[in-house]
Amino acid sequence: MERNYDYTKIEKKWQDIWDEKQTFAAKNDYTLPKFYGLVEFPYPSGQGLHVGHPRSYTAIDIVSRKKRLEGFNVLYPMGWDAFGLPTENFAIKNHIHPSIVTENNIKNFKRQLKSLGFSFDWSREVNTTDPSYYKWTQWIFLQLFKKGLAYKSKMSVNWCTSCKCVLANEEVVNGVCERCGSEVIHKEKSQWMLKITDYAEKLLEGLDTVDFIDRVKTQQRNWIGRSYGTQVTFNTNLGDKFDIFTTRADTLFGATYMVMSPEHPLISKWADKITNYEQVKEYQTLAAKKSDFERTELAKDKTGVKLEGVTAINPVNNTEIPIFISDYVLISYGTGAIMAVPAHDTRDWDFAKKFNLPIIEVVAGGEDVQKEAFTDCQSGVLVNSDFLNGLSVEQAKIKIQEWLCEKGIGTVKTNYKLRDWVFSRQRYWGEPIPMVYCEKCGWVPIDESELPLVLPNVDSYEPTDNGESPLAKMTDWVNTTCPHCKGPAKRETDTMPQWAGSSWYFLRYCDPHNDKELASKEALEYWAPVDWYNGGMEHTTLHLLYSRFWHKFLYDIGVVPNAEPYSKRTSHGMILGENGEKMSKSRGNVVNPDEIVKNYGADTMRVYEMFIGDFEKAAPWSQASIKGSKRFLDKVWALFDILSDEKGYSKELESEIHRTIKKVTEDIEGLKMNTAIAALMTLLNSIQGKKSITRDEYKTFLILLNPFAPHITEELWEMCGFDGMLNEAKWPDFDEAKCVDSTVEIVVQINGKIKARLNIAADISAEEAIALAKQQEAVSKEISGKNIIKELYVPKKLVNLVVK
RNA sequence: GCCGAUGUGGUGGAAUAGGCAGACACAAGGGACUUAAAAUCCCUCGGUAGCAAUAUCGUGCCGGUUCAAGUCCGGCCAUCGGCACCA
Repeated sequence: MERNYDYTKIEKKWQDIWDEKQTFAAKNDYTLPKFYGLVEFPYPSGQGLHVGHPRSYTAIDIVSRKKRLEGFNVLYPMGWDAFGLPTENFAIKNHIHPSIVTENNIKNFKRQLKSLGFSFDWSREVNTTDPSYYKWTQWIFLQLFKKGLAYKSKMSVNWCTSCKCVLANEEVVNGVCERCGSEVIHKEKSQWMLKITDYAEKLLEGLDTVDFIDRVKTQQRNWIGRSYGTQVTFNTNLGDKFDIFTTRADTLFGATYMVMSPEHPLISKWADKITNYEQVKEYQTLAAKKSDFERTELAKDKTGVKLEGVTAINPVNNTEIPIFISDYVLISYGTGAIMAVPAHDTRDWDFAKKFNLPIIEVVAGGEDVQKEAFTDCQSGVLVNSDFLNGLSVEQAKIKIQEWLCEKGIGTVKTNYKLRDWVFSRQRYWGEPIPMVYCEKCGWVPIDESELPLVLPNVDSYEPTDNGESPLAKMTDWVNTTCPHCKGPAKRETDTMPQWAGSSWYFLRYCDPHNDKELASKEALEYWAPVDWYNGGMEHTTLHLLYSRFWHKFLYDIGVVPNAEPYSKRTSHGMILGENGEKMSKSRGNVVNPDEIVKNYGADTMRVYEMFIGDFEKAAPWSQASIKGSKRFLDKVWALFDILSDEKGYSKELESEIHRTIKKVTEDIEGLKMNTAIAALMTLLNSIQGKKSITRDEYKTFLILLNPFAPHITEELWEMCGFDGMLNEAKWPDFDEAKCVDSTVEIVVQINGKIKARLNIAADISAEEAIALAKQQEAVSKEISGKNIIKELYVPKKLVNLVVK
């Protein structure tokens, strides 16, 4: 027999068989126990598959293959998140319709995925750009609109200067566009918004009910940013009242000035009362011009203007205090105005120092507040605060809140950092928003029977400089009749963001060909929720949050049976280039999966990517290390040469086999693929040492390895003449009692230092073990004439004698 | 600044109800086979001292708890990721 197996031939052979037999199609038998494994469907880019994709896909493929062998009805689907800018930009450059570009890219991706032997159910493939799919994306939008959760609003939005398109807050990273890295500026635009803020509390609470890795939960919690505080009403010398939000109502006596955001509506109302209004207006203009980038870069230096002629009255002591405007107060958070307590807030302290404002200590316990703000709320006692004096911060918060509520000038309030989701994009390649504007009736949804509202063909996909979608030029399409009054009306020309289609795709997989509903009730009740979802950390506050929001909404309107879409969420680390840097064309460190499949085979690629390191951590690619995985599979292949006719497990291997079954079974569930493979390698080394393998030993080994290396194991299974196909076999059981050897080696320590090794029966008593240990020559020598203070026996591990 | 994570050989990484640090690999060195190379097989492989048995140090740094600390506690340092004037 050949030493090295012909992976190219074997892999093709089994991929064809799986395809032909529909081996991995999920069954519609809803009486079976189910497992729904999910990975993020890719954006089919022109570059093809990245070696990072298979890391996630292989891991859940392994879990799915194991679950099938354990008797589960498994749904492991794949599809295409195909709307998006790169395709559109490619189409513009090369004058090809985006749908054709998409089709070609999908073809290439599909070929690559198939070449890696993933057990996807291809009969359930979905494509977000298919009208029969986005019909339901549009349908969900209409339901959101009907429930008042989609609204159009003119507001200042993030605008990417290069994409010529608005961005959601989640898409702005460090003041630049998440996708292209270009500058993001603010622009007043009328945009469709989704009220994700209505779900802030539910999105937070839901996190307590799901099994997501902690860093995902923490990041979502931080992003939603809940804080409990008090809303307090301040009066002014003009009699106009305004509200502020504070989490430190206990420091109210220390408020020495107020700050409003430059965009605060009261400022224009006070135009003729403010004596330095020109100066104020100038500051407002300046603040508006700043990009996000400048705002964050210049964050340290506080600027502002005092409103001359208007003062606020502190309700606790009726003191008149000045009002400033400054861009360190944001209009979009809280009430857009704050009370400033420089003694106990660093930002207020900086501002007070710059403008020479009084700093009054109201919480004692820190250093001199003239030198530094004292912000600790754990220690410290209230001073200079009348009826709050002597209380702790926590006590004072409660007391002042009661006092304010009683006077009717304060309420308990919860605020969130989360903002509503800007949902329109001024681009072509996205789902049309199914809304019509009528002069008489306002925004009117199109009738559900008219869905899908198909994206029309246009001559040019170029984004326009005036900030309109390319669809705006299609007057035939734009001009329509109002569904309500039948009068003339215009269609919405913006499209949905890339995140729309992916916000519910996992539901479609349950029933992908249904043209009556997004998925049938029965299908959803059986398959939902997703049992295990693996994906990238970069989607934590984007796709993962958005899809939870949509799902919760669909739950509220009775479309889906569960409040949370995913039971379990894990995340893989990135695969870096050989030099430890992120893989990118410009760094020239990109590895093409096709090359690896060609030179080493899909099974080696799969094993290598799982063996590369801790699944959750980033790991650099190593061309040299792949050889180790290839060698391992070559050795597994070579075991066939030493296959005996014997059945059962041999005596010398029995306990090791049981241990390996246990280890692999548990490690797969814990995503510790690297140690599962290491355990298989160790077992292989033991088998090689024995120079023969029984049929049952080989059988068990092949089943355990099958999820990792499905092709070679199927081939060997067939060569051995085992029953049926390996993918129909049963996952082996292990016997806990057989996992331990009857004798074990323990170490004997004296004062914690190893002095001897000893083979003893595993179930020996402590007394016997210690007695045996003392008989060891190296030990008796050490303890003779000394006092034994303490004797310890840790079963199956060690004996430690403490002597003096 | 806040939140989270990480720090172990030449490299990727194992090992936490505290119990033999370095599993499993890669690379490197030596040997076998070969005309030769590749492949394969065998041996060595944390530092220092020693021919060796062995001794001694060693899991970012400093301290503590313990018979015993990579693991627990306190205090630092460094790196990475997220958020960032959120009141």
